[in-house]
Amino acid sequence: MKPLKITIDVVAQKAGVSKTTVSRILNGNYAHTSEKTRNRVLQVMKELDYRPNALAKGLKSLRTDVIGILLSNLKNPFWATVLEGVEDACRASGYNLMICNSDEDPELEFQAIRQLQMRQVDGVVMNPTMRNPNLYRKLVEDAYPLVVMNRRVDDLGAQSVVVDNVKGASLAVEHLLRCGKRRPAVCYYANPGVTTWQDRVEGYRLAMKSHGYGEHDLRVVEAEQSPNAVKHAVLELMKKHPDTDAVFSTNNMMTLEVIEALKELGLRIPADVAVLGYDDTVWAKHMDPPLTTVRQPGYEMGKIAANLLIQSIRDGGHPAADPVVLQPELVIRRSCGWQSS
Amino acid sequence: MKPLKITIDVVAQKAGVSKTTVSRILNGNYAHTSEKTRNRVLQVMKELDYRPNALAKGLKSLRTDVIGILLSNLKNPFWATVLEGVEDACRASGYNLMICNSDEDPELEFQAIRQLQMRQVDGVVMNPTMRNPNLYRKLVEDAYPLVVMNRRVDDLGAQSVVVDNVKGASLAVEHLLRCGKRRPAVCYYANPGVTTWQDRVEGYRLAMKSHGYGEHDLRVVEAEQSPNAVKHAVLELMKKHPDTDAVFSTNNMMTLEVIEALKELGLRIPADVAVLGYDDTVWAKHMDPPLTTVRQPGYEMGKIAANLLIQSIRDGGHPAADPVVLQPELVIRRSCGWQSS
DNA sequence: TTGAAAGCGCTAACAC
DNA sequence: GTGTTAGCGCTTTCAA
Repeated sequence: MKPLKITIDVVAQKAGVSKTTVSRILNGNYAHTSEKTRNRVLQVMKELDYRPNALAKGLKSLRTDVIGILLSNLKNPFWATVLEGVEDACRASGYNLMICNSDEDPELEFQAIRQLQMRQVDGVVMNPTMRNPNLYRKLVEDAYPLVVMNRRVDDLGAQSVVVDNVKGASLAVEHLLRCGKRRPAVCYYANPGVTTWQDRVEGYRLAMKSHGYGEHDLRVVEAEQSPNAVKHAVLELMKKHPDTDAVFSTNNMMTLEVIEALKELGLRIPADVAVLGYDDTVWAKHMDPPLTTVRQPGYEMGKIAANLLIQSIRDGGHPAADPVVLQPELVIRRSCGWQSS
Repeated sequence: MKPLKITIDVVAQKAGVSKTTVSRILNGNYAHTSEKTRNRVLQVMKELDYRPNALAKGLKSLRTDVIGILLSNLKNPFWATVLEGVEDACRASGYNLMICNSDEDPELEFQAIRQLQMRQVDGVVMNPTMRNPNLYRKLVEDAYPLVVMNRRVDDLGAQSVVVDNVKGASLAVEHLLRCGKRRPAVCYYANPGVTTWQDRVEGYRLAMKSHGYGEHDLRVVEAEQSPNAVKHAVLELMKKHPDTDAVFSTNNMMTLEVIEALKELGLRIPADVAVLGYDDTVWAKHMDPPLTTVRQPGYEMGKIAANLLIQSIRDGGHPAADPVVLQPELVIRRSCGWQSS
C-alpha cells in the first residue's frame, strides 16, 4: 500500500464535495460557500494535514508568493541585517524568499536574475553590482517588479530605497571639525560605478569646502578591496601628510584596517588621529576606543524595500516613484575625541 | 498584439519539431536526437530567449532543484558565513536556495518547514531550535531529505554536520593553562537543549579535570541572552572570585561584553585576566588586544551540509550516516599572553 | 451555493 | 530519431 499523496482531490472526495469548493475555501473565498460545507472541508484538511502544492497553484494562478533577493556580498555583516529586514517583511505578508548572491560579479548577477525569473518569483529586490546597466533597463522596460536597494541606478525608473550617503559623510566631517580636527582625510574602496562610496567621498568634499577648505586641502585615499590594501594606503597617507589628524573611513571592514595601521604607527586615537567609521556594527561600541560611526538603517532598508515590492506586486504596476531615501545617523562614542561645544 | 509568453510550444513550433524534442534537448537528453535538430532547436531557444517555467517542470518531474535553508539567527555574523557556504554549494550544483529564519522560535520553525514543504523544495538544511523534537522525528520518519547543522539532535538518524565543541573548549582551556593562567572561568548563554554551549562547557570541565582541578575549582557562569546580562555576570564573577585570571567566552557576541566588563574594572588583558573567545570573526584580529579565539569552519560547515543534502537528494535515500564532525582550530593572538614553552 | 471541465507549461511513457 | 498523449495539482470560467 503506497503512502498516497494528499491532494486537493482526496480532500474533496473525503469531504464529499468537488475540488472547486475545496479550492475556494482554501483561498478564503468564502463568499459562495455555506458555513456547513466550509467547516466540514476545513475539518478534513486538518485531519489529513493537507498541504496544497504551491507549484501547481503558482502554475495556474501566475503568482507564487515568492520574491527573490539578490545580494552582492554576504561577507559584510551589514547585509545580514538587511536580509533580516527583508525576511521579516516577507513573513509578515505571507511571502517566501529565494536568495542569490552575485558576489559583485555581473555575470553571476545576470544568471541569478534569470534563475529567479524561471522560478516565477513575483519580484526581486536587489543590491545591484552596477555592471549590468542593460539588464536593469530591460527589467524595468518589461515592467518586472523590482526594487533596487542601497545603490542608485540613475534614470532607471525602478523603485528604490537608499540611504543618503552624502549626508552621512557630511555628518562625519562636521563632527570631526567640531572635535577640533583640522586635517581630515577620507578613505574609500575603488569600485567604479558604486554610488555609495562615490557619494560618501562627495559628501566629504562638500562638507570640507563649505568650511573653507580648497580642493588641495582634501585628502582622498583610495584602496583596493584586497588584504592589507587599506592598511598600506593609510601608512602611505600618514607618511605623505603626517599632519593628518582624522580619518573618515567609508566602510565598516575598512575601518578595522585603518585603526590597525594607525596603532602600528604608534598614533593614539583620538588624541593624535581621530577615526570615524561607517556602519554601526555590533562590534563598534566594543572597540578600543569605542568607535564613533555613521549608522545606516540597514534593517529598515530591507524591510521597506521588501514592502514596496510586495505592494507593487499586489497593486500591479508601480508608478516609478521617487526613491525612498533613508537618513543616516551619527553615533558618537570616543574615537573622535570631544566636541568643543 | 499581446506580448506572447515564450513556452515550450512556441519554441517547438518555430523550430518545426514537437515539444517532446524540445524538452529532451532542454534536459541534455541528447541520446535520441540528431545533431541537426538539436542545433536548430538550440538556436531557436536562443533567438526567443526562452526561459523554461520551473514551476511546470517541477510539478511534473517532482523535483524543483530548490533546497531550503532554515536558520535560527541572522544577527550573528557567523551565520552569514555558513549561508555563504550553502549558497556557493547550491550554485555549483545548479540549485536555488529558499531561506527562512526561525529566530529560535519553535513555532516559526514549524511554519517554515511547512512552507518549504508546500513549495516542494527538494530538501532542507537547518540549524534546529531544538524545541521541536517531534517535528524533527517526523521528518526523518518520512525520509524527508534533511541535513542538520551545528547542533546535535541525538538519536535522530538524520544526516548532520557539526563542529567538535568539546574539542574547541579543550583547545581553549589548554591554551589558557599553557599561558600560565590558573583560575580560568567559562561563560555561556542559558539556552536549554542547545548542544553547542553545553558541549563547550563540558569541554572546559573535562580539560580542567584532566589537569587536576576538582569540581569546586570550576567557575561556570551562565548568562541570559539579553542586553548587558553578560557584563553583569562577569562583574559578579570578578567580585565573587577576584583571583579569576582568565575568561573563556563561548560566543562571539558575548566576548565583546566580557571585555567591556573587564576593562570597566580596570583589569588589563591579558596581564590581569586573559580572554579567549569563540568564532574567529572579522573583527577579532583588530580588537585591543587582538583576540585569541577558537575558529569554527562555518563556511565549510554550510558547504558540506548543502553538498550532503544535494547528494542524498540525487542518490535517493540516505543511510543515516554518522555525523560529519569538523575540527575547530585555535587562532592565537594576544589576549591570553604568551605560551610558556 | 456548488460542480464540470478546461487548461497552466512541462515531462515521460509509449508508439511509430 | 521524433511525435502523441496523458497527466502533475491546482484555479477559474461557465453552467446548473
